[in-house]
Amino acid sequence: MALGKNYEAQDCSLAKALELVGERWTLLVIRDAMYGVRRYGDFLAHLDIPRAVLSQRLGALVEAGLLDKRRYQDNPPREEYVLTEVGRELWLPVLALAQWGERHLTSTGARRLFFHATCGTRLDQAAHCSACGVRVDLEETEVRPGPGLETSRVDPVSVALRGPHRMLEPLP
Amino acid sequence: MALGKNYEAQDCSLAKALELVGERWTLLVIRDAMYGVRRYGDFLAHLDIPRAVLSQRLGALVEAGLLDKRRYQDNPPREEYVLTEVGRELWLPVLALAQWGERHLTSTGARRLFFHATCGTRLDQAAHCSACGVRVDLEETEVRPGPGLETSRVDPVSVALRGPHRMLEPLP
DNA sequence: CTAGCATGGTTCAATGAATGAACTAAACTG
DNA sequence: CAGTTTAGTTCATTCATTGAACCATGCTAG
Repeated sequence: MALGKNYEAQDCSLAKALELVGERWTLLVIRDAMYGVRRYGDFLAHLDIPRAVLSQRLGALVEAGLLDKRRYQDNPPREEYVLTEVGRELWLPVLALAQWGERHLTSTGARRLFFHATCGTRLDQAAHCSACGVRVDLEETEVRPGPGLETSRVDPVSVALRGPHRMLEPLP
Repeated sequence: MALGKNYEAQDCSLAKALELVGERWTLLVIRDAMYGVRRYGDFLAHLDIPRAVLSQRLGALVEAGLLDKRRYQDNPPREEYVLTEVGRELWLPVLALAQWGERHLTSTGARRLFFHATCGTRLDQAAHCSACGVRVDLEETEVRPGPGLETSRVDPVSVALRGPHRMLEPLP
């Protein structure tokens, strides 16, 4: 896309959000960043995304303020991409959409389960913890593999996610 | 898109959902259906979408079981598109994404506000009614224009949405 | 010192999807 | 019978995505 070209006529906040986050691949990049993926090469291997597209998307997300690009070592100089607060707030829509997919598009059982890290209760589609009675944000969430998860992928990120993992913790 | 081509390797329910709902325009079609838009011509005028794309998207959504295409009169024969239960369940992700856009991408104040129809309380980003303590589905929701709404659009759907409106009630 | 490698990109030709304008078709309406 | 309403399809142009190849930097092993 890169357009608003047509979307911008919509005067609708959903359309505005989709201009940014509705492009092909973008939401999957954000999902990976939520898991804790930070490096170009890890996004590349885990997503199977063309390099040119990944570069464009990372750049757009940085410019929009959803990702922060920062140097994590100097020799050799290396940059990593981490979610900003604005990006982390996409957690609710991302989770809700993933759970919808789980409910309606999956025959094999859930691939990943999300838990309130501090109490171990499973989250519902609105990231609500029924035990604590609160909405749980990304920082407090733990992913665990579910019964429907395949084990065919061998990239480091997929392998790391075969065990439980606190969201946002660096991966792999 | 039309692909899973690459997404399908992801073994991720978010990717599955995006195969269906992540194509350009698709989520805006669903948003309109949630408002109560049902006829081809109304989608067309409200979205400013190319006819070929609208036809393709409506067809894909019907085939995926998110929309139901049904005859609403016989002479002349006319069809309308209405959300199925599966489609209506996208309410939470759609609302959450729209509210995120409202919070971070809008300078002028909210364009539309969503209320629990039975008690009049404003919904939060997780469709939660703080007065009743429940998550409110689409059927129980009312939209009202917010202070940031522009009044430049003159298509019938936009005009109808300048007043309060129960979601899913036929529009215009 | 130099060959190779790891990382993070850019470039480019080919493919495929979106766009917008024009056209079709069925059934009513005046 | 001419025109209108509704719901599409067709098609040439434009634009984005893809995948492969290439580039650059700075380390590391021999």
